[in-house]
Amino acid sequence: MPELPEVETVRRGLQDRVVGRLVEHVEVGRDRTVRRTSADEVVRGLTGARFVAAERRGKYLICPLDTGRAVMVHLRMSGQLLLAPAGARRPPHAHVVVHLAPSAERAADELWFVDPRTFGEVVVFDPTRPDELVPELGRLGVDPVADGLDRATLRRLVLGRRRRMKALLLDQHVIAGIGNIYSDEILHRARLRPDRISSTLHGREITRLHSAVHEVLTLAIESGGSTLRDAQYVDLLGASGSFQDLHRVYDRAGQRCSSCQRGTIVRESVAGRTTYLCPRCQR
DNA sequence: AACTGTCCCTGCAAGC
DNA sequence: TGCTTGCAGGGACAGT
Repeated sequence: MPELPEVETVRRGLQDRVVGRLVEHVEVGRDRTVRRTSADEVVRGLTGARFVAAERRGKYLICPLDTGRAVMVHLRMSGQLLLAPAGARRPPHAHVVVHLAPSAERAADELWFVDPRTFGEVVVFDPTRPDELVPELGRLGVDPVADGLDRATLRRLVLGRRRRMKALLLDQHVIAGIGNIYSDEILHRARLRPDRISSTLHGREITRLHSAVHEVLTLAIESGGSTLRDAQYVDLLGASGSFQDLHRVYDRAGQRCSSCQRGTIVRESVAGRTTYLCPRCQR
């Protein structure tokens, strides 16, 4: 599932390959993907526009256009953005196809929004009035990578609430970008139980949590994200990530804990999500 | 305030 | 082996 590191990897691909390019025309094959407005709005909003930047807030991709509007893409569960040469054979579920004009450096390409489970969205909106179409952008919490997240801020966010740590990390209104995989990896590295109540953390535990957030997200971005068997996350050019090889708990039930070397990773449900942890070293 | 459950949708896997 | 059923998951939302 795309979380901050995967979305950031896609963003970097867009920055390298799509920013600066002109949209010739757009096809929308599935209305559900553009449900927040309409196929017409997305086609009209993108056609003839040039991408001027590729930004990210939490799991949201935002690309400002030279028309003054911007396109927001959320991959949700199974969304992918893929760049392919014009005319390439499309995979199933390519719900939006953006045709990019050839430029001095590049031949004509197509940008595909592929999404089997159709939870993902594409919206063209006015970035000076985000509340009109994408009000959730204004409610996002701090992005640990784009904004930075220092220890004092994290301490305030954690101690100011009485919530299970897993629920807190997953709450996009508190910290933006962490999902089910990275919350488990972060809590394991921080040696904190997912059901630990946030307001009970001690100073040293806050320090460990702070380090773990940055270590996990930084390493995951450097690894190009996590590609799992089912979700098949790949970057803009179709390359898999490799952070799954560095997962210490996620999808490793029954395995020996690589940190303490003594516990066994278990799978349970916390905050309504499948959760992996080492009951021995997470306290 | 924080929790649980529901919905959306599809592909995969477990179970018969 | 072949079918059916259930589950997973991000995020909004309703209800407790």
